[in-house]
Amino acid sequence: MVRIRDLARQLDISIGTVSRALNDRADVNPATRQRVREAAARLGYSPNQSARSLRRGRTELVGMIVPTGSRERFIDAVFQPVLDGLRGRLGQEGLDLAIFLHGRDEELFGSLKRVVERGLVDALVISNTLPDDPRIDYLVARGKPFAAFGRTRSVGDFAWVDPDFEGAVEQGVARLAALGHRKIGLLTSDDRANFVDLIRASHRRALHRLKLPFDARIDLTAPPGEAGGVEAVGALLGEDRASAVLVADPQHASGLYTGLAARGLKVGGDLSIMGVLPGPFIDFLTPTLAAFATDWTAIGVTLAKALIQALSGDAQAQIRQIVPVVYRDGASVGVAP
Amino acid sequence: MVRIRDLARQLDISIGTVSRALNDRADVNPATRQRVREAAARLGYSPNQSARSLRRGRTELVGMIVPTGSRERFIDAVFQPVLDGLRGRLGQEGLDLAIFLHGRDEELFGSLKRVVERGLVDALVISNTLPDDPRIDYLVARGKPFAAFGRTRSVGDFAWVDPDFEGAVEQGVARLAALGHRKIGLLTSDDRANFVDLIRASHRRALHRLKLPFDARIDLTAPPGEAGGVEAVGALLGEDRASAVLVADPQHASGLYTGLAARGLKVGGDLSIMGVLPGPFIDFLTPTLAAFATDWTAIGVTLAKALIQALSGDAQAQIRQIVPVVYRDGASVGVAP
DNA sequence: GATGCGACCGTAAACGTTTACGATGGTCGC
DNA sequence: GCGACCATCGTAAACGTTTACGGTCGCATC
Repeated sequence: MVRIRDLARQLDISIGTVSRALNDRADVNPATRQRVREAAARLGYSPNQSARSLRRGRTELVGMIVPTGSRERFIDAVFQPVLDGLRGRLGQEGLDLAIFLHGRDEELFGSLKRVVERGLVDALVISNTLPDDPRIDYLVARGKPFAAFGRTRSVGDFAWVDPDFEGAVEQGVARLAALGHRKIGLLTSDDRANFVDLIRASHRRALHRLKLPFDARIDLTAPPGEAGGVEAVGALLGEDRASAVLVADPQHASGLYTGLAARGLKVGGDLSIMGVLPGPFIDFLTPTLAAFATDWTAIGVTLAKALIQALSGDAQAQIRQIVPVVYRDGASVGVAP
Repeated sequence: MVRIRDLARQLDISIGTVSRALNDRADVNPATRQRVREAAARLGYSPNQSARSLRRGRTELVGMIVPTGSRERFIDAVFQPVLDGLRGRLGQEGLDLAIFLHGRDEELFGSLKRVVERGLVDALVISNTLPDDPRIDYLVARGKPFAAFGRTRSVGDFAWVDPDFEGAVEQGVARLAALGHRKIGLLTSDDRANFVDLIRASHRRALHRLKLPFDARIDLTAPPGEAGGVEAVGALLGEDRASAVLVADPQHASGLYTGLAARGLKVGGDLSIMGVLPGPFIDFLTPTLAAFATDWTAIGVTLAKALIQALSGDAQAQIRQIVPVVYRDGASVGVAP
């Protein structure tokens, strides 16, 4: 490992000057700066991050803690482009994005506290926000800069970005109603996430506005994963059954497909299915799933902007953005039978 | 931020003792240790990672650099369980796993060098190994501990883990041959990755062993992604056409499905399709894709073990493991027409 | 009671940077 | 020829830990 001291000795110059030269500070001779740059490149020197962080009090690292596990696949669905947008924008600012994984066994909150307290990162992105999220309270109390991918009930003084779930649900219900559907169900996963609450409330509101019937039997909940979707078919096909259903979890849609097929029923005919959230594999469903899409990359970029703002101390104009969704038609919806 | 100094002052004790107490060193009074522990918990103290790393010369962090981008989806397919196994085993050793993303625009090698030279991590996992991989030469030359997910042509002195691609291809060819197929094609993506070479060589070898005809027209290559699969249908259905095809890229399989459907042909009837690598979304294909599976989590665990060995300086018994694959039948293969 | 020993703790150096501050030398204006 | 000023650089402190080393104290041993 080549240190700044080696570089200084090699050039017969003080380490202070070397440091200033490499950090583009003003009071250093252009010729010297050039020599230092060349020597650094030649010897393959880069400053030790630990030492630099210790001295400067910042790590130039933005952290994100994502759940993992063989079953959890959340990172595929939407995270990939979000992360890409985030990374790209942060990179422009000289910040790196580090992702820390945490297993289902450990508690998410503990991992987060550890990362924060050890000073591993300058700022954080949190996702899968809960209606009342202890992480947010903690970060706010500690004054640690962060941005949330998802809203919470308690709207504190922090930046967040979230897709327009309400708009998607309302538009979805309206579209289905226009096709003649009157019993429009909703299938959500029994997740504590905030967006599930949002979707359920929007569903109820949309039905009410269109004077469509609502009862608890069409506001369905199932465990996450494809199995949950299969299981939900029974409930959907009870008496006085729904003719259309909005699905929050993309994997549920797949389950519904198989569940219906097992009973010899037709997707888009016997039951219209519309996705609220897009997943990557919905492209592989036949018939194609009608669903809403949004610009995940832009969400990542916005999150990055919020973080940069927070890190520069610009707390006056917190970014709080609801990102629009657009409808993508598919053969999984049809006119009411 | 509460520092060790605050803790020492609070307890009226020297910082050296506090540090020893928290690091479970021998020469500290059990009663004192207890007091320190309690005070640390009460004040929410954890040692600053930068300072500790600087002093100790290690960061307790294992890094992995994965490509990202809106199109790249490699992280879904197999990475998730691998990462999970890796993280779990590393955690037992007190090591954290940090994932750094790098865009397609930047060069992977540069990102890696930056991470290594800045001393961000103690060890690395590299994946998507190329036949001749500059990263490996670099890491070996620098003496930086690492483990590779994937083999390379130049078998240097480093640990690696890789699924048994050869076994999968040979078994796949044999199974297809047993169903009466004589023209058994192969579709790979035009990727420079090492496993593509392995698969292509195995394919040729397996055909030769079974005295089945081989020519360049059934050793097909297409750009990655579903579109590549669609595109490949034309080549597969030329004169003297193949009746079965092995597919290395799971997304290609999906493309073949749609390509065949567009021509009114039947998967498993007109063309048998067998996957070499599993992808997460192959569950959503109909008919179900016959493919090989392997224990990705175990691969992650093995990688972790290799790293732990490397970090402890145990270089005598490098882990080099080919992980077996098992066949999962599916309706995408049938008897030869 | 001197000696030795072990348990426990304090002191201070070190890790590699950054940066405030002061020193040096040269140039310019008068 | 002298003071002022500027450009450039060196010096040294500081960031928060860990840890080698030595010191103190109490106790047992002779």
